Amino acid sequence: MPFLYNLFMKISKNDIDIKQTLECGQIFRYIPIKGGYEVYSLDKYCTIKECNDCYVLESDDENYFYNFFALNDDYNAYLNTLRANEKLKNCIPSSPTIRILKQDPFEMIISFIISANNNIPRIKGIISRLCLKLGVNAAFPTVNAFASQSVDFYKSVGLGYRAPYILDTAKKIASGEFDINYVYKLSTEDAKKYLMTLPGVGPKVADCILLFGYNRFDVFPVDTWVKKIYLDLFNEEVSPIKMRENLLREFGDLSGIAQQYLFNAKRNY
DNA sequence: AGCCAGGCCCATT
DNA sequence: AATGGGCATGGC
Repeated sequence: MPFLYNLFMKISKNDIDIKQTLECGQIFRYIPIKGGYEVYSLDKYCTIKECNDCYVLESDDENYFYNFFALNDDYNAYLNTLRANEKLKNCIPSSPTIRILKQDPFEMIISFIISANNNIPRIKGIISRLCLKLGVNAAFPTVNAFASQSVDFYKSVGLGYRAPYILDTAKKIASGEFDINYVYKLSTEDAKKYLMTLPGVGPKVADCILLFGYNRFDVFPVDTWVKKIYLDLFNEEVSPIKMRENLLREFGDLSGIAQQYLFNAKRNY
């Protein structure tokens, strides 16, 4: 067991609420521990614990997690803009609480294919088993590790009818037929269409991948929770497609952030 | 026991 | 373009 010099970093509680940021459904690889959380991303790991007026972040790659938690971004500016919106004013706090994490695109593609018509505790369990069985030191598995499995393997970890989606998507990426980096070059609209060529990726999952994996805020994932929220906000019954159009028009380039605050407010009542 | 979950695919219209 | 049924699994 090599000895590691633990580095640590203090983060102000005014800049982020770790509990809300981790528990709002954008990440599935975190574990509550005494006084904080363990957080995993790709092959990296940190602990983040609460102290009196701050959090203490410990990792062997603290710079990765400083960026991961989006602490370089000016969320006060985002919140000021959103706070001016009538429909949001009750959901926007006085200082940044939730931040959109900067996660890995491939990890998001796999994770949100799994998320479809599924519940969060079970999603976390499936992803955890995949990391334990396919990942090096329980890291998030590589594309090739995913692509070299069988449908039956994926069924054995609980993926059900999503098993072929995961395998076929991994194969498309591993073969180069789908280029994860090409997404960066596309407009959000074109990127969404491109992502939807992957098996198991529909409109909602594509929006989540763009929001959490590519940091595109001009998306609005419409899921079962948003469908409940929408009626409260607009007081009209429309199709999910119309919902997304209207929500994007309402919240513009900050839709993804608005969605996350709304999602969080609704789930916590 | 039965409903539901951060929906997608596919067949019909 | 838009709708509707079917779907594996297990948390609650």
